[in-house]
Amino acid sequence: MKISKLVGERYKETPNGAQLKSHILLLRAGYIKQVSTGIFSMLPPAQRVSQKIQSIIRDEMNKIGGQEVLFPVVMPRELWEMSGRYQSIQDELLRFKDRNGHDMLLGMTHEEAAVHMVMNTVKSHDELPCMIYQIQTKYRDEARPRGGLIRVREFLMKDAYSFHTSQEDLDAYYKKVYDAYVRIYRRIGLKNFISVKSDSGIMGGKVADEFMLVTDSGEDRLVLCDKCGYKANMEVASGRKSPNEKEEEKPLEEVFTGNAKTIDELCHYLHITPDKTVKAVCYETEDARPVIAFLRGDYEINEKKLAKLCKSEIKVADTDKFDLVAGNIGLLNLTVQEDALVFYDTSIKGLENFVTGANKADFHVKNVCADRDLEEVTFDDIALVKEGDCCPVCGEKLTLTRGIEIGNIFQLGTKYTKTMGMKVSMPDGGAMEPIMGCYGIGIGRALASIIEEKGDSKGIVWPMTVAPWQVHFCPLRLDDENVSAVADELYRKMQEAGIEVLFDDRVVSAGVKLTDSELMGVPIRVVISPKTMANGTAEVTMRETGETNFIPLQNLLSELKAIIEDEIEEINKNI
RNA sequence: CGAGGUGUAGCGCAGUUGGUAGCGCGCACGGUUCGGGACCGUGAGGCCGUGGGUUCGAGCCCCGCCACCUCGACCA
Repeated sequence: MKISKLVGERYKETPNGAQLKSHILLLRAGYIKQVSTGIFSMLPPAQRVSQKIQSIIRDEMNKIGGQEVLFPVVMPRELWEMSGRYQSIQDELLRFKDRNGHDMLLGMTHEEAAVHMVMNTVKSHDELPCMIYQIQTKYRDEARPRGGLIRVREFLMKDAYSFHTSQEDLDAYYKKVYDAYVRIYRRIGLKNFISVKSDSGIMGGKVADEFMLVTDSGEDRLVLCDKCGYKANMEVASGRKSPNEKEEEKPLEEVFTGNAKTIDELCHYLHITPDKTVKAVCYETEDARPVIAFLRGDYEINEKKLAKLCKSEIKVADTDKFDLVAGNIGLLNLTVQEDALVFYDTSIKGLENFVTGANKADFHVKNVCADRDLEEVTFDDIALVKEGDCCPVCGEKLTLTRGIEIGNIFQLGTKYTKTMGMKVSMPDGGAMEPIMGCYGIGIGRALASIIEEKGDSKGIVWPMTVAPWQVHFCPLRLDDENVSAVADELYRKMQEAGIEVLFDDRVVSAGVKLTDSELMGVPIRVVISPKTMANGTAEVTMRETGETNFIPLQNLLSELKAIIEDEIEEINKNI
């Protein structure tokens, strides 16, 4: 490819609005162009990377027996009514009418289509297990797209669906997919990724894992133990709190605290620290029952866990609504309506001489002792893990970090086969609804994640396995006839040798060519100029390390091929 | 959906008390340069997001709408 003909341009300045490294670099280097919020076009270099990622994914899916298929983007309402999701999914599912007024939708995931494809097609246990997958556009009407390709509305995704006649069979296959995913991420050049147990949601089956790229720029919060390997999404993570110190119990005392309502204000007013206070948070359930949760002042509530205990979706409630005194809610003498749900976090257990609201305006109670003053209370784990908490498995200090979700695998169970009525006949003459697994990887997000992990201050750094081109050929002084002639010949030879080469054929200054090549991130840069030609060499620089060698021109092709092979081998050696 | 913000040339931005628009980069042409975003000259490119209003006159003031950005809520 000649860069003079390459569609797209490169920018010096950070585009307005882009914050995330991958977003900035993809825009600056001419890989993507935004069409609308969360909707992007992929320019030629991005499309080339995308296709390489896809072919690695295809290879691994085929290796575990996957059969590639293609589901439609547009589906009729009826198909999604069979699973109940036409109703249960809200605004994220984009609905519209066709010319006949028929209700249609844009696929955001394809469980229904997958079951539709195999039901009455795969009829016998003999044909299971089977796995079908596709690489195709999804549309999710995200409330808030962000971060360039990290969170978008329209995106390319590999999604796979497997069908099994027993849980054991699914378990075994699930493990195979897990291993394939690890190989995929390694092959596209990622290093700093992990899997975490995740919340399968109210709808899903029992087992779910998320693959995460560990990075500060991620939007998911992760809890890790460096010692025993405990890994969890913040939503499901538990932390062992440091035990509350034993103190001499002091008598209860009601104190005037005036306008001190928040934990900060209270601590400032009474000269205490948040870990010697207990606060209340107030929610309501779907059927409007009040939910009050108490936790130590230095902890925050884990709404997902609280919702699970309530067996209902919950939303933050106005304290007035339930006749509670905002800012002065406390553990003692709390009067609530009969159907109220009250929970106590484990951080309160054994806590002594703490301050809590007096359940009347302007007053708090001092010297409350959990063991002495609370009666028949059970403690639940409802606080978010915080810095300093310890591993629930081994007790070591936990590490809090962030991650980008780059893939997930789910055991779906029979939710879809049951609701849609798919059965296969069994050896005993009966029939059963197959047990399903589903497995997804977002292509664009994977592409952006590679940049998040490897990009540097100069630009993108592509691993050889996914690079849009293997060699960025930058002849300097193309106005010089000798350079121009040799450049044309080398370009032709590289192409003939099967090297994927981007040829900077512009007559521009060295700085322009070199900075562009660094920005675009092609792994090997080859420079020739009157200087190098004087001693018959080409300058070969590795983008990632900056390492430079001068290679005699007659060896250039074989050297380049060797470097390319070495790089690919290095990436693939651990898979 | 809640809060805040921004819309002026391909990109990044300026535009004073209201008087019909500029700068840098990029682009085109000519010339001088040439291994780290060179320089000189010439030129093209704008319905100032959009609809209304105020005014002799609106990029600027007022109202509506739209688009986009950030934080939050949401996220099979």
